[in-house]
Amino acid sequence: MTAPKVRSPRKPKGQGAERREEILDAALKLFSAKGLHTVSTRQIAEAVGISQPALYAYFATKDDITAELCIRAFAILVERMEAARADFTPTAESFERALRVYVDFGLENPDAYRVAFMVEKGLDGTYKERVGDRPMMAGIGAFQRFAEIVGEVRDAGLTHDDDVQRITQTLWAGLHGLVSLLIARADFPWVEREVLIACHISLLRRGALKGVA
Amino acid sequence: MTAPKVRSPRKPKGQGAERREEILDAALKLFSAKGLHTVSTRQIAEAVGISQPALYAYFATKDDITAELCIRAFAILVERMEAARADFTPTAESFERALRVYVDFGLENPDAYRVAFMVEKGLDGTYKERVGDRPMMAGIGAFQRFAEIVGEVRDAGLTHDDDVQRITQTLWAGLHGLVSLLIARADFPWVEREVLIACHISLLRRGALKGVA
DNA sequence: GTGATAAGTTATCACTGATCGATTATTGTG
DNA sequence: CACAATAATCGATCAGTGATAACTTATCAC
Repeated sequence: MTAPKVRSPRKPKGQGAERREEILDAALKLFSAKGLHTVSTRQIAEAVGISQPALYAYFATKDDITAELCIRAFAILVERMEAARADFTPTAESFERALRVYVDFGLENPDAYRVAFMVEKGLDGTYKERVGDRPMMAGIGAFQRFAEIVGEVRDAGLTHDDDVQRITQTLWAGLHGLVSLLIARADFPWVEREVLIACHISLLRRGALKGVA
Repeated sequence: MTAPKVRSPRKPKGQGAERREEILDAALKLFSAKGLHTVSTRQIAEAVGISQPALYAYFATKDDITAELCIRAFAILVERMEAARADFTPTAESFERALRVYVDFGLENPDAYRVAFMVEKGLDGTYKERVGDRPMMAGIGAFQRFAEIVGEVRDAGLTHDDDVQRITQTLWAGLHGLVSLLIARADFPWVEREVLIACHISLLRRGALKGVA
């Protein structure tokens, strides 16, 4: 009953990067299935078909693996945000669609989202020292795209508040609250998810924009 | 330079509960100073002045310690919520004050808040199996008090939405977003904190209540 | 005093992330 | 084809983690 320990064949000389991708793939699958903390480096290595120390040829620490996954996911969010901005018009409907992009991304990439915004940092900055703030910077990149959209509705005179940073941070917090709770507390007796999301987004819209009841 | 290892004198026979309190006190301090994951059971034991296995006479697992801390903190929130409800009148001002109670509690008890709402659960329900959902139930207790307040403004005909559960969950998510981000990402270039909180709360109020601009 | 037992100990386990030094396998070059 | 260079990888091992088992010691009621 001992594990078969199927070893993946050694990579040709220049193809270490390929192994790196395999590690990221395996890690993402395991994290998604079992959660970040419960997955060990040995489990990841076995899934890839290499020894556990071999991981450290490609990543300095375990946290670096999660950080990399997170950065990649946020690159996708930035893309989506830019797409949302491309066909954005300063209307309530378009604004709600933009908010929805954020929510959908979070729910489709729960693990990346966790790493970027929900992983404990340690009050002494331990986490920061370990992985740097690259994952968060990636998240902020998306945040800035979002701020640009908010800027447009502000310039159109639709917002209650004039300060773009202020509105954006507030809206972001509002969106993050929903996403993070739906991820972290999936078994809470939530109202039907689609309804809740729609409800939440229109509440945020009403709170931020004036005129439209 | 080796640790002095000051041992606390053995407790008299019936006074084990007292040691339990000492453990909770020490754990709370350490968690607050260094973060949950970076504090080991050995560190807690040394702070108390007992051996590490002695902890297990009072708590079945490390998670049980954090869970207990969390439950106690939420008992305080319930108290505050009930106080807020006691002198609650269905007005915009009173409503905003109630929202503020939640935010203040979260920021004053960041560690309890983390344990209850931000700690990873493991997608297979691992966390639930370990500590039960008692901490979350404690949080929900507070949530229900909050729902009662929302019910009052609904009954006064002040809300856009009629469904109390729906509004409450939405508002809760909105509040949680701000609190959790301020806790987990304290070094983000936030707008001045007091301003942000005021802004956020009035956005939520505008989104939930009608009439008051 | 004498058991009973609460309170606490030491030793140890399986597991974690991480490091070291040695060992392959593949490669471009002579 | 042989060979040195080196990328890729492994086995052994380390300190630290949460947790358990078996044992000791202080305190209590009688």
